Amino acid sequence: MTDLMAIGDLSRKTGVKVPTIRYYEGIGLLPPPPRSEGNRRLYGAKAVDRLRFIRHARELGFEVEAIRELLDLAEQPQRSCAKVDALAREHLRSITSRIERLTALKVEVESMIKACAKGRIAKCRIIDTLSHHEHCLHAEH
Amino acid sequence: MTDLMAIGDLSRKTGVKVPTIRYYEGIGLLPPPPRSEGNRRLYGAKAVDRLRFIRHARELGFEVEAIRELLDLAEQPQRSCAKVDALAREHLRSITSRIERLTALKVEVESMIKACAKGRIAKCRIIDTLSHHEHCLHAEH
DNA sequence: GTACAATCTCTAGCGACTAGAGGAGCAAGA
DNA sequence: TCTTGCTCCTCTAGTCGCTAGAGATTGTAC
Repeated sequence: MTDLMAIGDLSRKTGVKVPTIRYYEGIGLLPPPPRSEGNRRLYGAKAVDRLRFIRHARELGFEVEAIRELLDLAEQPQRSCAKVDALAREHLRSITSRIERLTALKVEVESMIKACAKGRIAKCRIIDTLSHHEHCLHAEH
Repeated sequence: MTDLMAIGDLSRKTGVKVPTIRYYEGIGLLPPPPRSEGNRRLYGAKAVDRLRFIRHARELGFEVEAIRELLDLAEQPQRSCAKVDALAREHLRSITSRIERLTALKVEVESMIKACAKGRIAKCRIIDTLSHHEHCLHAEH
């Protein structure tokens, strides 16, 4: 029943690298597992689930602190999921604002590149734009 | 003519914080300036230009290593600006790919939030989605 | 003279890992 | 049984671009 696996197997099962698993244990995202006689970590099915949850949340861009809260909430099935919803919405806001900021940068960098006439650096519009902020499309950055 | 200023004045003129200026000197983006008798840094007009260039490039998201190259190129007016153009295009590619990645995340997180019925955590679709990657719209993350 | 502001150097911290050193354990083949 | 080679262990330090703080010195205004 209790078929325990080594850290390498857990790594292969979840796609999370071995040092990262140990790191997660160090920061308290994963509980310290039991050890073998030879002091090796032994993981069961629960660890697989928890680590997959962590990995997926990280892939979706959640920060470790948010994941810590989500894991905590996931263990209290009776509670309202309002907090979960709030965490997800907060994360969505952060993604959206990063996209907005990057899009503004993109426009600026594109216009800089378009202005480049491929001549000498002395007349390079890219260097010029970098030197003089006032040449920018938008001043707010 | 040679009206030199202290680091605080340079900071105010460029909008770059004092510790950041010292940091830039430490990593070689700014040359070590001359010092006063009391060992304080003294900056001239060239430092203002160079620091403004750095600041602007950072605001546009260029990495320090790229800025180092750009500064280097800016000092060789006779050279072709092909390299400058390449650096800017590379940066644009990185911005674009970050936007794409974030947009994919946004879609995923949005759909997760929409599925939430605001009930108990036991039935929370957000927790559920995080637990089971296969519930995702796209599997490639 | 005496506050107080500005500057100096140095070290450590952020987030989320990643890389490497140096050593021990373990399974399979000769 | 021995050896080879893989996996695992702990610990430290590095990544990037700063930022924060300690503790000392210098400059300035009253």
